[in-house]
Amino acid sequence: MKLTTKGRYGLRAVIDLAVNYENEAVALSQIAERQGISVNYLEQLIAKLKKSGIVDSVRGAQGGYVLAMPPEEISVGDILRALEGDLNPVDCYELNSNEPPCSNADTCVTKYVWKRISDSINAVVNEIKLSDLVAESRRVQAEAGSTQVNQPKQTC
Amino acid sequence: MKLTTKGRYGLRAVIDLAVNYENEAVALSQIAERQGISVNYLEQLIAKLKKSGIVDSVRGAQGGYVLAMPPEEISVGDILRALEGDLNPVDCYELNSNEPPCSNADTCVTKYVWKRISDSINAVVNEIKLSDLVAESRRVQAEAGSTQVNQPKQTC
DNA sequence: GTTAATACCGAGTAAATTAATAGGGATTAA
DNA sequence: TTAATCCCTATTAATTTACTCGGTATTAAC
Repeated sequence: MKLTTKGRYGLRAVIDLAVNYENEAVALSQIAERQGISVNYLEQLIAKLKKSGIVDSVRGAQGGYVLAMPPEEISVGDILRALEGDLNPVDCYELNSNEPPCSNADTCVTKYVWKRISDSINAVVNEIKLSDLVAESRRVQAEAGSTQVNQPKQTC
Repeated sequence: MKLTTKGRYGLRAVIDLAVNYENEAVALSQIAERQGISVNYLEQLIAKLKKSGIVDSVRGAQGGYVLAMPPEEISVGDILRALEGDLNPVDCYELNSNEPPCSNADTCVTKYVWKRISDSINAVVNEIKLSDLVAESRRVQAEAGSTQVNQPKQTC
């Protein structure tokens, strides 16, 4: 019941992009350095974000990535689903009709549990907008002030 | 962001135990057969449930397992945490102080996201009691009636 | 028009985790 | 005494994760 590094790194990358965006595209190498993630791996994550329409790319020298929408229109749910796939606790036809129907559907009672978990997760992440995290980031950065050291390695 | 078979099989096993409990211990072999899970694997799951005080065992011939408490006192959260470990979306000191503190904690903004997801998952599963699922199981079994076939293999 | 900086793409791989299987020991009702 | 059961640990196959690697395409700057 854990997110993978795709979701964790990818969300940090999008926040980084939003915070450091100033009319110009941000190169992946910059995000990678600030966040302590390899460029190659980050490429794979940002490809998913682009495919989902969350970021746009600018090719060529001085290129990079920009948000495809204002941060208040992007939810954490959009970002995490782009990176992780659906946020359901199980692969179940009742939650996602792409899954094969379950032979046991008639008498299955656990599906109600999975549905409620899925609904609650998605409700929470849909409610949190990227703009909320950007604002929070600016706040904590200001508080941390000049005493901060650069320690990009982190556990969460 | 998926539960493992431990959580899925284990929850089904506990529901089976509760539904089929009638003053006598239920042998693992019976649960295994009804649920289409191997006895050996089920042993590992039930060991976790016993360790967490959710079931008690009766050793020897005619032995088996019984719920350690009435079904209304056991939540799905208790069961899933016994089987899966914590239900947090990431390993983060802010959610579980057994984790190592994060070098980045001062300026981390994603931790608020993880906290809200964790809280919502745990709230939902703590609210659903085993007795609710037993009642639901009896209802759907009655509806399915005699037309049901035995198809223990299932995807969720 | 060359160069350097960038995005884009797919294949491969090592490590970790999951999902079992296997086999023997301990306990107890019949 | 036996058979049914729980109990415990080790091993293994399959899958997934978390990358790395090496190349191609595009474009701004010079």
